[in-house]
Amino acid sequence: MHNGLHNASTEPELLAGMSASEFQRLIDDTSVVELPARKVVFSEGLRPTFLHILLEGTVELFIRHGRRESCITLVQKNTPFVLAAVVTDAPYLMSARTVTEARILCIPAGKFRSSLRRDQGLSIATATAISEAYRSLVRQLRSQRLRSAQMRLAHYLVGMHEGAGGSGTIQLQISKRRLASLIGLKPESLSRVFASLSQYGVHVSGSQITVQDFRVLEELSQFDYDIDAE
Amino acid sequence: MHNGLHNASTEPELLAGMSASEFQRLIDDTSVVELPARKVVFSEGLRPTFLHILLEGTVELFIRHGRRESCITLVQKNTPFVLAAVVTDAPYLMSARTVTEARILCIPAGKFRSSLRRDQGLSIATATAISEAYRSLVRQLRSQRLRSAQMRLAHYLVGMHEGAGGSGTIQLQISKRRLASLIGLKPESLSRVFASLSQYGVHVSGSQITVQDFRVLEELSQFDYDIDAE
DNA sequence: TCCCAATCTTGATGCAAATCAATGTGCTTG
DNA sequence: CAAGCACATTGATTTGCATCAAGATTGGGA
Repeated sequence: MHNGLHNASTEPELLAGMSASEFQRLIDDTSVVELPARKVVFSEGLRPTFLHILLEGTVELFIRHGRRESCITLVQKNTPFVLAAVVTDAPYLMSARTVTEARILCIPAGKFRSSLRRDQGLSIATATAISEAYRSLVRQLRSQRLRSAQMRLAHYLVGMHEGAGGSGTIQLQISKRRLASLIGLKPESLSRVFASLSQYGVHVSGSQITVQDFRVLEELSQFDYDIDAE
Repeated sequence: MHNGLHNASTEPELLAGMSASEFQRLIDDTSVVELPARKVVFSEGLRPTFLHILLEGTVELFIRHGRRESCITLVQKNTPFVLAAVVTDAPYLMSARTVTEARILCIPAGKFRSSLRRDQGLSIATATAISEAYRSLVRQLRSQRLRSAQMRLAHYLVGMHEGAGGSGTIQLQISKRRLASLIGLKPESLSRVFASLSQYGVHVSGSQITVQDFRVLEELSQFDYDIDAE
């Protein structure tokens, strides 16, 4: 197994349940690309030619409409994106772009769909992966529809913090500009919302956010661990 | 095959690709329930006990947060809902409620997951079905983030209309109250947005909407057939 | 058939976030 | 080191939609 996909422990979960032979067949045709930051991987409206799996770095999925655009999600390491378009062989509804330098595994879309038909482990892993992506979108839509900007930011901060309650410091992993877009705001508005959170014990210093008591933010955003966690 | 699931042509696509034996095993444990209108089928936060497939009638999926709620989608006939929660065995993120009287197929969730592991046809159909649901959500989020209320309504009307351009009449299948919720508005706002569309040749009479020229609405909503169609 | 309740519409007002504009800050790069 | 540039903050203003309130219309049940 070449291509840098050599460590089983860091292997994409999607491919982990495949039979050895089918895995071999699939991996033989895949390649790894290294992309610089801010490089578009694919654009909405086009049919997928590859299934992409992020190996290293950060990729964002975003939607564009005229000159407006909005970030939908940041792709996790070892996660495929966007499976749904590849499975249904339908035009992408989102675009993808690297945020940092990134290494991306590219599996020919047709080959992937063939494997899907032959390999039980793969098709289950695929169903599971899309399910998780689906649930993440439902959470986004819930936040967008039912929460104010202040609540959305509070919610994001709580989600960043491992474990409930207490105080702590968060290091933003993305620019505020992108964070604004991710939670459906303009940068100016994010700035103001951060300011408005100071009365709730949130202090901002660059990309360092210190929170006096996360319970306050949980309450503010009406964070629900059954629904919002994970 | 009892339970009213007797006509292959109207059979849920999800189960169509299953092997006969596995299908039998699964169907033996399923039941069909008949529910009156406005009956909650399941609530967010709870673990799924059944996979539900709508056979007849209308069901809406919605999210609630305190006393605010918002309709996410209306379930189509012969469509499963909400697959993602059943596949991952994780708490529902949405609630479901009948809009009209409805007949719903209920497959025990654990049984379904077992079949998923054994039946290739089922797991592929599942991946495909969730993919479609995923794509529908992306469209929702796109509309919510990037379009104004007026554009969202225009977009909805264009989507209702089969084929591009021309004039025509649309019969709303749902109450305006629900339509408002579906496109992320309050009823009062929907009413005003409808009024504002009169200058673009949209005339409203109860649940009857006549449109002089759909091309005008396509332009207004920046409808994109690659992305928005289907 | 009539009435009650839910839905829908219209008007007046409020508020949250976008927009426009100016300035400040930190990074990169010559 | 300075110049340049993207990012970030702050202020003033506008806008879009929600909210509150009051009728009008519709539809379903006794």
